[in-house]
Amino acid sequence: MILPREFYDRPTLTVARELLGTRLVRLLDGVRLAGLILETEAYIGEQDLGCHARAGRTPRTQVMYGPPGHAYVYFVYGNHWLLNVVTERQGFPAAVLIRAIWPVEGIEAMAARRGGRDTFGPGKVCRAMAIGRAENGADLTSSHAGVWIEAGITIPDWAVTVGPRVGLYSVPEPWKSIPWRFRVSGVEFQRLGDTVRLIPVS
DNA sequence: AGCACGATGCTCT
DNA sequence: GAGCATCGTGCTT
Repeated sequence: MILPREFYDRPTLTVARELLGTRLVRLLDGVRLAGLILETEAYIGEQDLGCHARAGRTPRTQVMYGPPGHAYVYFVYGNHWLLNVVTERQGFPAAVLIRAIWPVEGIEAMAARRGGRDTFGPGKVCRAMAIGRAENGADLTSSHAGVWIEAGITIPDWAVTVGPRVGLYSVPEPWKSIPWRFRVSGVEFQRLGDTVRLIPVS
């Protein structure tokens, strides 16, 4: 089931938490690539000095001001594309950064794209799934753009670690340390065909 | 295992 | 022209 727009039209922290365990899907040359989302970060509004929208509405940030459920994809450090999903009502700029996935489908195709490296890191997620400039603004609630998010497995609260967002080197407090990063931890996954089972790690 | 740093190009002032 | 929501390498412990 593709997550509907109502899923994203909620408080960003709720969306960031509930995106853990969902399935990010990419249809590329007829091949399905997919991975469970294992790490997210929330960026919420113009007041959040870690959020790109702190500078207001610009050509770059305008997607964040649009309707929820669309992709906000941008370029950093001269090398990397990063994927976010827009949240909350139209007109309020907020998004969730997808920082890590656990590959489930199209594993070989993704491994080839990323040179055999892992998919922990927002730049590597986009590299593995061939997400870039063309996907900025794409509607993630339909399959038309070849990128969407489906319901996945439920991650229990005991398997979620919350902490400060990464890489906000020069952002002032409290935004630098506010615990808006969500990670799946303390579990392993087992593939059963194209489905996945969660296993606690002792 | 952890830290430092350079690459690289887009975005906004 | 400065500043990045990063990554990989190469060095130190």
